Amino acid sequence: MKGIRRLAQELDISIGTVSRALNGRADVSPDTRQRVLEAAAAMGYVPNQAGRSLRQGNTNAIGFMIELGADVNGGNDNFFMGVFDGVQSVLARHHLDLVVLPCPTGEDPAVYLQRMMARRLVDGLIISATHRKDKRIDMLTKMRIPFITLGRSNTPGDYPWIDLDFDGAARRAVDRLVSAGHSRIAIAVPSNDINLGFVFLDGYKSALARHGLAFDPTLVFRVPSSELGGYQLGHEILARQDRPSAVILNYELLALGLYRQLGEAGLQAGRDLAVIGFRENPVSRYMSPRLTCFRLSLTGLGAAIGEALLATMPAYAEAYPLGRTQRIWPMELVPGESDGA
Amino acid sequence: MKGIRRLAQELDISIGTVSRALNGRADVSPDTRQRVLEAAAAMGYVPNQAGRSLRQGNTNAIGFMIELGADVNGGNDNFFMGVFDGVQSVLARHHLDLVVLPCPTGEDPAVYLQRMMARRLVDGLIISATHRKDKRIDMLTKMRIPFITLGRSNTPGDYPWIDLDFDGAARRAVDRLVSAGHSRIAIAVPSNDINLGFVFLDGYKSALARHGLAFDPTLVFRVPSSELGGYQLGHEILARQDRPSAVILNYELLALGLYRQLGEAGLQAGRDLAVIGFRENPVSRYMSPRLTCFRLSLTGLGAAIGEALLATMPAYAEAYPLGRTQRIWPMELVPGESDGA
DNA sequence: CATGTTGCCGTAAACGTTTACGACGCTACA
DNA sequence: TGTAGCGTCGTAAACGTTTACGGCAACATG
Repeated sequence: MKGIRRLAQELDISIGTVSRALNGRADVSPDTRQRVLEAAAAMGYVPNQAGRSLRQGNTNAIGFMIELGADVNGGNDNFFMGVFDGVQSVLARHHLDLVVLPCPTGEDPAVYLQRMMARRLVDGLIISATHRKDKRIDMLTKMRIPFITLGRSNTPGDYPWIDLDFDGAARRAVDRLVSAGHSRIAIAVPSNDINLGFVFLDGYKSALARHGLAFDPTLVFRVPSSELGGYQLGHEILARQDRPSAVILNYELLALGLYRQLGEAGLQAGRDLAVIGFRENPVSRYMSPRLTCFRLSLTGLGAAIGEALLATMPAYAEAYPLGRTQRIWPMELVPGESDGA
Repeated sequence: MKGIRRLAQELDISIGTVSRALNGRADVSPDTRQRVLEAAAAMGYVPNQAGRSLRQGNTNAIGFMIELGADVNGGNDNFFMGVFDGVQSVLARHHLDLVVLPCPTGEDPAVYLQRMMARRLVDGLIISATHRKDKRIDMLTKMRIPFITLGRSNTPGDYPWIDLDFDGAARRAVDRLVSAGHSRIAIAVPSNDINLGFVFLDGYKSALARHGLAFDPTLVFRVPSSELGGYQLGHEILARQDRPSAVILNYELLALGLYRQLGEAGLQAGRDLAVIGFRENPVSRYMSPRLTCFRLSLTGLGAAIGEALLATMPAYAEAYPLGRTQRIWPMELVPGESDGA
């Protein structure tokens, strides 16, 4: 005899009453509820999730899908660790667990997602590293699975998302460089189809326009979001006759490779080339020269994601009355020495 | 009508036969098996995991527990991403899924683990960032849950683990520095109770002894495994009268803070202080000067972990006849300029 | 006193699988 | 011909929950 049945036998009451007592239902006397809870604690009883899932059709878990080979910030740094913390702080309020689903390098994220959803492992989903026209968004809306994306896509339709302020950051970086006297400002964007690169580029373009500067397509450098990508970026910049005097990076660790390439040519960031990176992380804070970049609250972002997801789930929506969210997460510029200011 | 029942009705056979056909059992004719498989594919049928789990008592999933606030390598870099890939490559052979369980910062890992196991979310478990006398090891052996730890602990008893070659790395670092003429060699170890620090320190001590050098406890610096920790380390080293001429780091990103501290004093790693770090990662490869450190195959490690775990699970053990494993994962020294050689 | 209401509890069905068991038809062999 | 064996399949129980439903006693209300 196991599970709730044993508990019921021990207390000499029916399993239905035990279940109701444990689930906080109204039609059970305070006295028996007390006894049930004590006995459950004493015997170390915890409900079997499989039985519960089968009956209720849900799992009390939320999934967070990441791409291991996505070549975007997060693959290489502490980004997700902070976000996970924030998400869990919200989920814990509802006794929901967070499980992280790592899509293997080389596997199609949409296929992986399909497999995971078929398993009915989670009730809702957070997906990150959104691509252009991300197929997963259509899949999830079609399957009517509650979800939110960390990162916009350019998929038409109204789906919930939260995204970092890529366009704002690009705009403010241009503003800062222009007011420091720069007029030839390059930009690095990812070489794959991650959507953030396009947002970043748009912010850059519109900022140039506002300053009356012409957009020069040859100043857009598409490189992998990695240290090696930064090294390649430096090579390409240095090889140019009409060298730009400043560059904006979509990914902070590009700066490492860039610094090295500059160093090998006897040059230095901040003095010979103004550099502004995207996101502050412990590494970008300790590079020399310190990278001028943008700071955000990772746990705050995670909490916002969690709340926005729950808002789309009928069972929890009443606590989060905002409904579906499309939200840009603010970032704060933290000055370093890399932009020469 | 849903699930297997619908499939059976469609084909006008019993649900038992459908289930046997799908699960590759012998007592079903090749003809009907063919029909069932085709119909399942056509209708997009996938078995409900809750029903299956309830009946079979397992989940077909493996958990990988990480600690978000563990302040150890992995919290800050690409370490786990590579390992996840390796683990999944093995699990995929058995139609097992990997779910990552992130223990929130500040929560007791043992309590978190207890909660997760009670949910019966996974059949087996990989735990990382093992502490001294890690309580989770006793818990899991007592609960008879198959597991393996990434990292030794000093818990007595025979449990399966795989660990990086911390002692070997410390030993070889000392060897290298001694043969370059250093005799006052400092070491940085974590300030918390992560077990790897003790293994690292032991390797360092025994290597000193083999070279006939006295162990000086004041040359052991306990600092957090972070960039800031490296900065503090640099401060402490520079403040000493009898300054060591070399230092070995248990965590590669300590070098960033250390470099900065040295730079602020007009000094440089490799010239004024020999530095050897622990693990190669993209960041340590692009620091200036490049860090002399130790390289390992992350996916290879992950695959070894996956195989070692499956070897402990009765349902899969026959494919992995080695049984329980206690294994040290080899690392290769990659020379940089930071040690002045 | 008759009737309705309320509080509490037991009964049993249902969720979607897997699998032990038995049944059936056929072949093979004594 | 009788029977044993084999290949194939259907039946039904079981996994551990939740919950709709009804029942029973106690109490209130007319």
